Amino acid sequence: MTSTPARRERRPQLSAERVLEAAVRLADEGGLDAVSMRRIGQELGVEAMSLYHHVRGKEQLLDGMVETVVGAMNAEVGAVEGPDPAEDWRGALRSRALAARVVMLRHPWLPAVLATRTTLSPEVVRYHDAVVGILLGGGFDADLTHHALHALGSRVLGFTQELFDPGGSGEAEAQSEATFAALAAEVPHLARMLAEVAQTAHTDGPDATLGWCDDQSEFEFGLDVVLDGLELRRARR
Amino acid sequence: MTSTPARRERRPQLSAERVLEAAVRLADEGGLDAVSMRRIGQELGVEAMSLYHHVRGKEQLLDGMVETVVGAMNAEVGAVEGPDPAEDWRGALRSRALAARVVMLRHPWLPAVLATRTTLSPEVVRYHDAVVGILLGGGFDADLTHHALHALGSRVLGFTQELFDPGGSGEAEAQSEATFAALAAEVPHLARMLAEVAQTAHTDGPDATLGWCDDQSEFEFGLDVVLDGLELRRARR
DNA sequence: ACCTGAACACCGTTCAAGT
DNA sequence: ACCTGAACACCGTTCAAGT
Repeated sequence: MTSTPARRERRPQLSAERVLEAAVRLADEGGLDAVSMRRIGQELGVEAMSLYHHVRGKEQLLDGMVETVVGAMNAEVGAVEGPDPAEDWRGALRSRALAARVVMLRHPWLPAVLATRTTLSPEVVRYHDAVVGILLGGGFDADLTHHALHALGSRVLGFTQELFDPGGSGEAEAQSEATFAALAAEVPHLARMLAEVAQTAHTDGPDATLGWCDDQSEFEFGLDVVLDGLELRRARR
Repeated sequence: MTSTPARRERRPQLSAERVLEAAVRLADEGGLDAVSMRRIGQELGVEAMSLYHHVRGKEQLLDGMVETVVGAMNAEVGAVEGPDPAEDWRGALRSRALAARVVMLRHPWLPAVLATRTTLSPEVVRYHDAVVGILLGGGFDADLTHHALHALGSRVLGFTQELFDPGGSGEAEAQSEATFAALAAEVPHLARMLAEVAQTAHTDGPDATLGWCDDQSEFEFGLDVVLDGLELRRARR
């Protein structure tokens, strides 16, 4: 009945998109370390070496993963109906960054990969084109728009480099608590801050020390700080 | 004459510090890819497996590299005489971030490594203790200080995630120019911005497209934007 | 206590060979 | 044109053995 090989029935056919999809899925599920040529091949029912017909190598694969994810950002963020930049550039940019963040949160490996890229991502350029459109439309001149792009940095893509984040692992969180406890006497200002914050907030119990930060609201706070600083400069011109 | 083995004369003796020093040196010179247990061993005239007596493994080695570099930051930044926080918290924080940046620029791999850390770095905690001291001393309450820490993010350590940066390699820069040129028609806002910026600035010649950004002044601009936004909130309380 | 050598289980990548 | 198998030059790490 089936004269075609079984494999060709199950596996539609290899392509760059399918390779990148598999790589992104592996990274989402198992972190960046789970992304190897051999494992991607395995995932697709194919020998690792077959991938090289669709992707130049590991570095280009990582570039492609960024393209895939930021491409998704462009699609989803573009569909969000924000305010008219001419009336409310701040709101337009804010809703954009928050929408991008939703996509980013599905791919927590993105910041780390972006930090190692040396090539320019076309999708990131496209993303910034829309940002520039909002700024120019909102009354920024070209020069200030350019500076604003730098000042926003990765924030406009929905994330910032976290310095205190155990990354969701309970083990790492426990380690963080332990090292902080050992250091507490040495860092009086920080200890005082933490004590007072825990008191003020209705934080109950052991969460009061380190892992208690609400990432989403801290992200929004930081974004608003930058937006305020930019508005100050726009109004001054 | 020498009854002691030649190796022991040349090589003082292995220790965690010497291993980390060698790792940092390798990363500074050849990038993160140059850091392997085997190459560090080679650098120290020792078998790779000897390193495991002083360092738990690769992850702990990377943690240690962060400690080494941020430790140097703490030392150098602590020596800088900034303004009194009570009189000028902004200036105190600004000079701190700029001094940290000088150290960071010697170790361009730092942002990428920090992006992959899940453990809490004691030296980073110490660094932030001083930052908290400045903020509290400058009239921030504990809650706002906490938010400010998040808003500043890696900026207070002297860097931000760059999205457009070819990382100094001429090859990558050429690639970036090429992809941007191919995209130019597709990104009208960005193209317009670049054209006007090039015109305004006294930028001469081909530098006018992408690689022309002054990283240092863009960093300072972004830092000042955040500091302004924070001052706004401090004054409001 | 510290260092070594061989070995194991992985990598990314090349290349000649298959269909 | 696309996929494969074997091979190469690397990884990080374990472990038993040396001194």
